[in-house]
Amino acid sequence: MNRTDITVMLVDDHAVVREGYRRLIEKQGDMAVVAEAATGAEAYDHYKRHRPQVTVVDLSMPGKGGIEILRHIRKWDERARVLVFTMHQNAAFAAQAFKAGALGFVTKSSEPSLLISAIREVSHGRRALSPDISLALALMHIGDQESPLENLTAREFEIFRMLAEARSATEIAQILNLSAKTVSNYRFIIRAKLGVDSDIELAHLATRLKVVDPDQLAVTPGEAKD
Amino acid sequence: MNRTDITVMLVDDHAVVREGYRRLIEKQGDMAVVAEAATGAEAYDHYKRHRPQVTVVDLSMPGKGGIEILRHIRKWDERARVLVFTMHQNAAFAAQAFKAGALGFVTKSSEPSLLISAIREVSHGRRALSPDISLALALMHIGDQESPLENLTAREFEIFRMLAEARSATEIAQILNLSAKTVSNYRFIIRAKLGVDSDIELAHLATRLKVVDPDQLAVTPGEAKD
DNA sequence: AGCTCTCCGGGCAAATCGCCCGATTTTGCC
DNA sequence: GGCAAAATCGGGCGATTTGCCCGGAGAGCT
Repeated sequence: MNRTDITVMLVDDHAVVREGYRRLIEKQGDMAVVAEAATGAEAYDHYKRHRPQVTVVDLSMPGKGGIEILRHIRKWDERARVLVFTMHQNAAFAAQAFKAGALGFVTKSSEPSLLISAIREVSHGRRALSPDISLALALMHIGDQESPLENLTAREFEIFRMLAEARSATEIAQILNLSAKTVSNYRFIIRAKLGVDSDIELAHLATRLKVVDPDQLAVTPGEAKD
Repeated sequence: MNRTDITVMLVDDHAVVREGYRRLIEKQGDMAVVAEAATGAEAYDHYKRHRPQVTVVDLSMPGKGGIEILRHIRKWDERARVLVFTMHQNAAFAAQAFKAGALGFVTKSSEPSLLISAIREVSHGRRALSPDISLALALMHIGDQESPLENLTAREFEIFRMLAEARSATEIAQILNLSAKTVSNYRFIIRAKLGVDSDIELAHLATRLKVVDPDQLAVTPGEAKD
C-alpha cells in the first residue's frame, strides 16, 4: 500500500459481498481496504483503530442499521467521511442518510465504476450520489407530494424503520441504548408526523414507502401453533 | 321475467359494476336480477324480501366484508345459495368463503361466461369455482408449504382481515356486534395461529399473503402534522 | 449570545395486553 | 339421532403499554 493511497473501511454483514468490493477497490491501484467490519460494534472499533479516510457502509445492517453506525462513528469523529452503499433505491433513505451525516449515497445497482468515483469524491470531502437517487431526490423536492418521511428527523426515521421491521419498543431501546419510554415517545411522535394512529397503519405505510419489504422480513415459517 | 327464470341478487358497493353484471345476466334469457344491494344491511333486507335463488356477492365490501354478509344471510336461511365474485385472486379467500358457506367462488378476472355458468351451477346447489382458484387451492393442499391461514376459522379470518386493514379492536367489535374483549381474544388466537407476536408482523404477513394491499388502503394524504 | 430544534426520559391516568377460564352453539361424523 | 370436537363469545385481572403532558441538555444557526 502506497502512503498516498485512499484508505477504505468496508462495513457490510455479508463477507462475500465485502470480498467483492475489496477486489474491485484494490484493483484501482490508489486505494486500499484497511479494514472490514460485519457488525456495528466492529465497525466502530475498527474505525477508531484505523481511521480510514472513507468508510463504506451498507444501510441494511442487522441489529442497529447502517444509519446508527454512521451516527455512532461520526459522534466519535465528526470529520469521518462515510459513503452509504445500499440496495435501497429509495430517496427517503438517502435523505435520512445525509441528515445523519453521510457524505455519499450510492445504490448497489449502480455501475461498479460509480462506487469507485464516489469513494474518490468522498475521500476529498465532497458529496457523491448515484444518478438514480439524485433524480428521485430532486423529484421529491420539486414534486407535488413530498413524502411524509421528510419531516422525520434522522433519529425518528431510524426508529421508524425498526418499528416497521416489527421490533418491539423494548428491543429497540436495548439496541439504541435508550429507555423504553423514550422509544415509546418516539413512536408517538412518529405516528403523529406520519399521520397514522395504529401500528398496523404504520406497517402498511412503511411498506408503501418501501422502507421495509414484507417479503424480506424474517419469516421462520411453520412456527404456527394449531 | 319467466317463472322458470333463475332469480339473482347482486351485492356490490359499486353501482356501475352492478349495472354491468345485470346486463350480462339478463342477456341470458333465463336469468333475472330481482334485487341489488350496495351494503350488508341492504343485502340482508332484500334477501329476506326476494329470496333469490342465487346471491352474488363481492367479497371486498366496505364495513362488514362480504364474508360477514354471506354468513349473516345464511344464518337466516341456511339453504341460501351464495356465489362469491371478487377481485381477490387468492386461494385463501376462497377457502374461507367456502368455510363460511359459499357455494361458488369466481374471480373478476374470469371470462364473463364463467360467471354465468357458475350462477347456473350454484342455482342447482352445485359448487362452482374459477379454474385459477381451483388450481391455487389444489396447490395449496398438495404443495409443501400450506398457508398458515388455513388453520384460521372463518370468523378468525374475517377479524384478521379487518385487523390487517388497520381497524381498531373497538371498531371491529362494533361492526360485528361483539364485545371489544372478544375481538381482543380473537386477536390473541389469530396471532398464535399465525405465529406472529406484534401488530406489525401481522400487517406484514397480511401483505405477504395478499390479504390486504398497503397501496390500496385508505390514505388521506397530507394528514401529517408537523 | 440568543434561539430553535433535536434528543432523551419522567410522570401518571387510562387503556390495552396476555393469558387464563367457562358457557353456548355449530359442526362433523358414525 | 346422538356424541365428541370445534367454534363462538365474553368475563377476570394483573402486568404492561399508551397517550399526551412536561422539562432539560446539547447542537447548530445567525
